[in-house]
Amino acid sequence: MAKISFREQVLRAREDAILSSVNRLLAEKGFDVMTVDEVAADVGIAKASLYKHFTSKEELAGVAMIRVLDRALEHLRALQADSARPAIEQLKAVARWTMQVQLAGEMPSLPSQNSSLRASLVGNRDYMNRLLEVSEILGGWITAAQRAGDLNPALPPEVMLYTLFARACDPVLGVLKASGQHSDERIIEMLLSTCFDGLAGRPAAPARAGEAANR
Amino acid sequence: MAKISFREQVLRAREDAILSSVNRLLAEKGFDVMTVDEVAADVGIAKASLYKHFTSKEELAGVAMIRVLDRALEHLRALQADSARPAIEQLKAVARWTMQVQLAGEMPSLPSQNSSLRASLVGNRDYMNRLLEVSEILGGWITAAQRAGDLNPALPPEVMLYTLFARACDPVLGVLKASGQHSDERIIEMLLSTCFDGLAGRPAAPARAGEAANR
DNA sequence: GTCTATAGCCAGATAGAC
DNA sequence: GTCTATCTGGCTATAGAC
Repeated sequence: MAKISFREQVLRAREDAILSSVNRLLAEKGFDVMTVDEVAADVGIAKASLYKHFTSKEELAGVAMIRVLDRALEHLRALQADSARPAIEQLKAVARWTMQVQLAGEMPSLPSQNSSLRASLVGNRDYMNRLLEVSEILGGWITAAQRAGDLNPALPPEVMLYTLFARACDPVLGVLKASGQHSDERIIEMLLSTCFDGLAGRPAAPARAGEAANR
Repeated sequence: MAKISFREQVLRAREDAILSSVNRLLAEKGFDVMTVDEVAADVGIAKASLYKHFTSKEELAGVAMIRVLDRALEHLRALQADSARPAIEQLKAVARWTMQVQLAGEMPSLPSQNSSLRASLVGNRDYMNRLLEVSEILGGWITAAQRAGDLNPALPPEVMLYTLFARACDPVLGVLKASGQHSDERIIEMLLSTCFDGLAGRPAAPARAGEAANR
């Protein structure tokens, strides 16, 4: 029994290595450009071996996307534990975290409207359930922040939700990183500012001057 | 001579039809997913005929992208003619226009960092010159708006420039359009609001209440 | 479960008749 | 310049030995 458990551990470790490679390649090139040969080469195994673990390229990407959502949920639940923080701060913390993940090269880009990946994901219950769960947690914070006057009450919550998802994959991050002009922290603070306070940059609390815009 | 001119007109018309198809397909599926067969089928000619007009898929897309930039430049120059408008209004007008183009299904998505299209575009002088020209016009308005206090002076102008480019291809637009919950005009106004005033939605002029956020 | 080798398919690009 | 037919290469996925 111990031997089987050990073998299973090795198996898990290999699958985890595969998923890490897939995750990185999905972030770097996207599903359509990424090839299974690249994944195999990156992991250091033969392509045929990959297909013993996963039945298709779509499933491979799907499991990697699920793992990303699981990490997001883990982060969200850790934030939820600190229930004293105002909702707007929770949302900013989430946005900051997604940007950090993207700067680390581990945030897959949103599956474009027409990608073959999208069709397979919407039919993937494990994926959709997690996506729904993430959306519900964020949605709760969004409406709470609206009630508190920290988010624009004139905007439908879904619009804010979609915007937060989109900013997690914002190409501006990659361009700024590639320009090499700013530190990772500065990039994140600037994009957080444009996301929540806009290009106009009116600080969130009108009474106290210049806090959110230029830290 | 008249006959040659007529033939040239037909040629131009055909090439324009090709570019329109490419433009639409680039917006719909992106460069990597779009196939030359699709383009040929959409135009209604044989694939080999396409290659009499253009030497490669990359060139095909490049010429289509140049046409998009030419249209943008045309719009920008029309705006410049109205020099009385404050810079911030010029920028909002541009952003509104790019969103209209995107809703019309005619805005190609930004070539992703790794696409084979990107490499060919950076080596395309006709494309890069136009991109530079667009950037300079927008850059002038951005710094003017910063001096006028209408844009956050703490943000580098390039960050604003990249953000405006990214918002022209913002996937949030497509998602909202697909949801069918809002009119095109409402979608554009909401995204303009989140772009310039952020999710917090503090109006641009603190003294006059609720003007930009919820018109 | 790992490998090498290959099937099967579809893409971009070309040949050659008209 | 347009077409049909084809080449060439790269991709997903599988066969079959070990």
